[in-house]
Amino acid sequence: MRRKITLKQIARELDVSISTVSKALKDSPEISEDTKQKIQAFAKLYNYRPNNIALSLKNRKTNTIGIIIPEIVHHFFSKVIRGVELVANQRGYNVIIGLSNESFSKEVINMEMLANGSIDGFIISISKETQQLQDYHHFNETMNQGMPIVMFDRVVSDINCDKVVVNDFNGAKRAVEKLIENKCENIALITTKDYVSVGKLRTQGYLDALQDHNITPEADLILKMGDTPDYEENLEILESEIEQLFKTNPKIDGVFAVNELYALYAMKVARKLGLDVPNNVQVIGFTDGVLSKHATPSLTTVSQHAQQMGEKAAHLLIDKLESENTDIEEQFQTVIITTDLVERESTK
Amino acid sequence: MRRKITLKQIARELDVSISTVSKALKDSPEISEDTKQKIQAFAKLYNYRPNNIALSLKNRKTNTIGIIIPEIVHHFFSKVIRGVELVANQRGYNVIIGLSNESFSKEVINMEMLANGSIDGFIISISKETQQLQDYHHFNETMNQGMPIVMFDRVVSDINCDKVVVNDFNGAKRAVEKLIENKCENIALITTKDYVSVGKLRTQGYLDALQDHNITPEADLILKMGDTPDYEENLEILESEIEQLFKTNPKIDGVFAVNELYALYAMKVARKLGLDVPNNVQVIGFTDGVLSKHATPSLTTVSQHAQQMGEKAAHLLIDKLESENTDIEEQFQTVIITTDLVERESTK
DNA sequence: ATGTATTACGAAAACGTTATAGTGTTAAAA
DNA sequence: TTTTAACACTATAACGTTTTCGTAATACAT
Repeated sequence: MRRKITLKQIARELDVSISTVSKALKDSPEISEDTKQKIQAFAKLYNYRPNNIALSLKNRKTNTIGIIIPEIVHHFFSKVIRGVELVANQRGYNVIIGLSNESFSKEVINMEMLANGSIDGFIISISKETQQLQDYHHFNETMNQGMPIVMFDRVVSDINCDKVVVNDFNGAKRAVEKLIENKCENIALITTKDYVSVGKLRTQGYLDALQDHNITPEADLILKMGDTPDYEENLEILESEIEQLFKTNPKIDGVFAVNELYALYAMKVARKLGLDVPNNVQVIGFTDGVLSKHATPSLTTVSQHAQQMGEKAAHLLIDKLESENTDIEEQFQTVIITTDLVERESTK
Repeated sequence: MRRKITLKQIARELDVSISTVSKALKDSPEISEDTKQKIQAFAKLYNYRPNNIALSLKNRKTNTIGIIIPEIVHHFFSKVIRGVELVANQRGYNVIIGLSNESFSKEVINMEMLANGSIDGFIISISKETQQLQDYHHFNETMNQGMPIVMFDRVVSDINCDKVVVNDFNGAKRAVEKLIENKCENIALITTKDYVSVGKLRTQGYLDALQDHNITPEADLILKMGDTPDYEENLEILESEIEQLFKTNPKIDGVFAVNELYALYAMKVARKLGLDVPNNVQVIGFTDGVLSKHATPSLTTVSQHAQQMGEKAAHLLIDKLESENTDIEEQFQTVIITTDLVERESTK
């Protein structure tokens, strides 16, 4: 078990200076062909690779990007990571992950842990708790130190940085319009509390679609769920609330849900109540995950193109990292990824 | 936008030496109280944090572990990552991810990219292609350089390293026994080609359970699927093959599938053919993912405790990293995580 | 007055690189 | 013969730490 070989060791072994070895391995014209060949052969034999950490220190550049997300066991976020990793690798970067677990303090700690030189920049989707507390000092501090941030999906408008978002409003609106086109007359909405920015935007899309078609929204048809991590008891609450919704409003013939779990449970409840999807009730969800795809009937959803979001975020970040840092031109862009309505069996 | 402050800058500013600053910040008794207070106050004001990269270089220790997995958009793997990240963070480590995407070369490249000083050790689940090619040189080389590896789930028995595996054989056997207890007499198996180690082991568990109960396995009841990434066309093939299986064997009253997707499609097909789950056919899958949990009826599955696997793997690795490297005592352990049968609606 | 501790700091090396600026030798040009 | 240029290297600084060793200055004991 020999340690990795270094320039110094090669130099000592071949009785030349470290500089000579370094240059020889870079095929510098300063070094004679003979010496170069000797050194290169030796380096190859011992499988020399420059030490990344030393390079990072020297160049003040780690070629690593940090991604902070609320949760990894989540189809959407893991797809984003895949996109980030793909682009990062293509462009010679590594990806280091930090999970906030929807907690503000873990988000802060994780960022501090990485901001001390470990990475060149961040890609972030903020935690629910951060959204609630609206405490964004850690983002500002990070950026003040010259470390760029790209936010995606759950962004904060007060912070000036590059962003990649999905058009939640439009996506939701389009989905509801689809239900209207399909002759639904009483469309329920299953959404989250308003502090979740995306939930709020999707709710607005729902309302706007109704308004455009001169349908007056009914408060009764709108169900706002509290925080719903995927625990058994919460699922039961979810199910019973939806059941309540259906029972008090038997006229419901369409449901738009702001995520796929809600949509799935809407279908579950409908079936339980003897309603056929899509003949009696049509359902559309948000987020194109596995559940929607493999459900029976499969769910029509608004696809967010998570991987594409990740790719775009990575490109934005790396572009910024590699641009000649002319400081003054601090111009940030917000890229909007358009959603697609993926029609499946839960709509006609 | 000021860069992060360094010891040198503090030293220059306060007109002391770098060593003094360093010691003062470490509360060394060598430094007078006065000076310490002055320096600490200054450092706090400018939010000084030691540069991680410099520390890594000095200590030849990055406090970062690399995790290489075939795919991240996968419930099992993302849960493992969550476990790894949890433990790593607790113990002061960061996690950097590499995706092999089931490709041998990407696995090798990713490992090489990280092995050059970026990380202290690896946690790996090998790609399908690597399993097929049986080329393990990159593992050996990495370990020869003194970098420890912990393998999980898809391990290779020829390599001497710490491992965390699930008892695939027992888990499968237990599942099939459950079906037998529940009076199933013609139990079908939906599995993968044999080169996938876990598929093979689960198949053996199936066979062993039958044998124990004096049931002669019928080749007709065993369906071996080729590689099935989650693409539309493959799903169709999957569905039609399963349909074929049911049609040629109408006596089937139980199905054991080596993953949840197969199990889900078995239920789909059964319903399509007018069979009720669990009354006519009982189904058990492997891997406790979202699909099983939210399917209708929900799927009885063999839970692998993915997060626990990740946690254990991280502990094993970090223990090794932090043990006094007495080289000689190269003792490796294989931790076996026991599976649980999670009973849901797809069995009686 | 001399020797010895103690206090409070600073210098320097080391981790592994790369890049800049020398340096000695030889060959060609003046 | 002297100057200049080319060649083939080497020395050194720097990236930001930590740590070992060294050293002034003061205090104390002899």
